[in-house]
Amino acid sequence: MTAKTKHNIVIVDDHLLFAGSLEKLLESFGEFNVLFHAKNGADFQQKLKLAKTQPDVVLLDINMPVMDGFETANWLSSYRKDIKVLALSMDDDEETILRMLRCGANGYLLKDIHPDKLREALLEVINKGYYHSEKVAATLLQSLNPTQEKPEHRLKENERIFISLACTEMTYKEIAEKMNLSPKTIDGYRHELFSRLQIKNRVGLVIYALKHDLYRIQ
Amino acid sequence: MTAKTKHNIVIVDDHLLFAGSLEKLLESFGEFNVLFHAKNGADFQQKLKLAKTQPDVVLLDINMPVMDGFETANWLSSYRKDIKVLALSMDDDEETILRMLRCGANGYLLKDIHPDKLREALLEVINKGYYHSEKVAATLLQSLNPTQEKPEHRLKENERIFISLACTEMTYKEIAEKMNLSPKTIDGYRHELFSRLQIKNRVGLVIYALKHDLYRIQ
DNA sequence: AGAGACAAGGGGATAAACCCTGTTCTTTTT
DNA sequence: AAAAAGAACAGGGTTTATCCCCTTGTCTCT
Repeated sequence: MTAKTKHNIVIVDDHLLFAGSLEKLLESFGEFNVLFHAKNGADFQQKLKLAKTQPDVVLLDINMPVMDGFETANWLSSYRKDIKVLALSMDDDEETILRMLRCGANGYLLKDIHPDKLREALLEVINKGYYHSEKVAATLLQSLNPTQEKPEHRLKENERIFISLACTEMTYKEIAEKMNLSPKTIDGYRHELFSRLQIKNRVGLVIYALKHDLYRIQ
Repeated sequence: MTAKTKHNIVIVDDHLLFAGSLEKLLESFGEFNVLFHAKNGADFQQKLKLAKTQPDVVLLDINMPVMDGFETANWLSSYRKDIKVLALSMDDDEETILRMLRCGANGYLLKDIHPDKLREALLEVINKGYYHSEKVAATLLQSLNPTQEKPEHRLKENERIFISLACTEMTYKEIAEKMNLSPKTIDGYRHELFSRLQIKNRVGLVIYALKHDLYRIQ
């Protein structure tokens, strides 16, 4: 197989070591060519616009700083529909998978799969346009693709700030002071978020924040 | 370089894709030989005992199910002091680094480093016995190596169970019911943990749990 | 017999959670 | 241009949960 007929891949992952290793793995398969790496969505946008050759598939990590996988997939699916997105993540929960597919990803791969599965997934995404693992039914993909992210989960800036502060040991009173708002306003934020996100208490809010990467441990 | 003179490496990581990719990267360096993979500490223990050839270095992931990197390093440092441990993690916080070094790791690598750094780190661990990155001073390593894990952070089984339940939306009363204990006993657990782990409230406990992988999102 | 752990209790202060009401604003409708 | 609707912010009051004292009984171990 000559370089011309090889499939062009781009890797977007903030872990350089993983990205570099993955490139070696892809090379070892013999039928893929890695065009470039990017360390987040914003970096990818820049490099893609400057690139002479366009990729066939983007291997996209979900958890990244600056611009995460969800945003990046959302952007790419409106920017160039022909470039396929294969999401890479350690999360196997339905919510994350669905969210990624809603953002326009053509496939979803867990990082704990066997390397051979990656080759299989890449070829299937290139040939069929999507990859359905055991976990993700193709029908599910069809029905959810048009709809974008849940509107009730769209957060305002102050809500994001409040949520991340709620993930600390601060009391609501202290959070109110920090945000220069009345404790009663914070009480309103809390109540509003509890009902919108369907959670029952502050622990639920912390878990939600961590699930959706609104707060990061350490 | 013949196979005999190559350095033997073992990769312990629950992400098969990463482990497999990493192997290709190590092979591409030409001076390393990957003996086997393990998907967690327990798996590693088994395979190590059965292995004909002993590794020079173990590349050890920290976040793993069943038996994590801390436990594994702790075990290996008492089982075979001559096998070097190079910890691999995405966490760059001091607490995690120090904890890992206290558990007997000979070096600590972040997953977002450049692949060439891995080669450098491996060779240094093999030749010098340790690897000091920019973040970890060699002196720090020296002073902390003999001491094992903080005894006050060693948790009893019921404490672990309580902590993971405290990461849900359950009230303490509900947790007490689930554990077949009086709410007052739970109150005792809570108070004891707050002072031992130096945290102020339930959110602090949730954050601690997530930091130390006592509870996993999703 | 005393030390140390574990489980459980009483009582009380503070924080969290849930009501419902009211004031400014801006935006939308008529 | 006036009226209606919808936000963001803030208040009063109440219940429940959390958090923090300090004390007691019951085991086990040495």
